[in-house]
Amino acid sequence: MVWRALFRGFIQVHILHHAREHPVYGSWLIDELARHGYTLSPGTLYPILHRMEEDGLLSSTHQVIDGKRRRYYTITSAGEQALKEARRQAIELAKEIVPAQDLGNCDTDTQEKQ
Amino acid sequence: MVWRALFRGFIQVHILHHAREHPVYGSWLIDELARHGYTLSPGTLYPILHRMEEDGLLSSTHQVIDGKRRRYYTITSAGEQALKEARRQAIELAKEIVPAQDLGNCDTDTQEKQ
DNA sequence: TATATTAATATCGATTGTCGATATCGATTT
DNA sequence: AAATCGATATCGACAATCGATATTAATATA
Repeated sequence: MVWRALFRGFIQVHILHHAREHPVYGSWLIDELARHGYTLSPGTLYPILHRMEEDGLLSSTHQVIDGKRRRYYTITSAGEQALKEARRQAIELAKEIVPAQDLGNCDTDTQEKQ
Repeated sequence: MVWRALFRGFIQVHILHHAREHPVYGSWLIDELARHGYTLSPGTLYPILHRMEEDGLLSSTHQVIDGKRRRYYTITSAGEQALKEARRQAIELAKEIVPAQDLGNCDTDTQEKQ
């Protein structure tokens, strides 16, 4: 699709969100993001994780679980900051482009027609 | 900021949104986006507009208004499709990463603590 | 009718990011 | 020790980003 480019940032926000809830690793993220409608190959995801770590948004450690060697990523405080900012912008974006009722607003007086 | 990269797609979604409401031109968009917290230079914006037109999301015409030669962009039907998809994803994203009450949800039973 | 001014748009080149395909790694099983 | 398997890393071609700078065309001024 032409509009893949629109969602590159969304992917990183999702990653930060998950990494805030619990440590995450690459191939789990691939599955999880696919569940959200973002299909991306390892060759796309791993460089993104590397850069996000390099930028100080994530930190990682090696672990062996069930005999599988994984690199678990956790959010850093800089990452939390970025996620906070992303939340602000996501609210902004959603409120601007999405009709109020689609966001779960039940104050029918303030609904806007489009 | 390190997290500029997270919002590249947001910018394009905003552009589609505005271009759906009325024809828009470059330097107006620069001001409008700045109002939303996205500062970007002409050298960043114009290539984005060119690509979006090339991709068939926008179409443009020259017009002279108040003695100013402007290129007005309008959304195409492919652009509407992309915006529709962006709405879906923006809702998804917002609902996942943002506490419900921050989106205007007044169903207090389903509020989630974080 | 030249020239200065101005808002708007376009281009440039260096850097960085994306992507699918392929390679590698290391723990476990056979 | 060879094969398997899940997971991670790398590669190279291509595309996008960015600030700085140049160009454009309409108007105002001389």
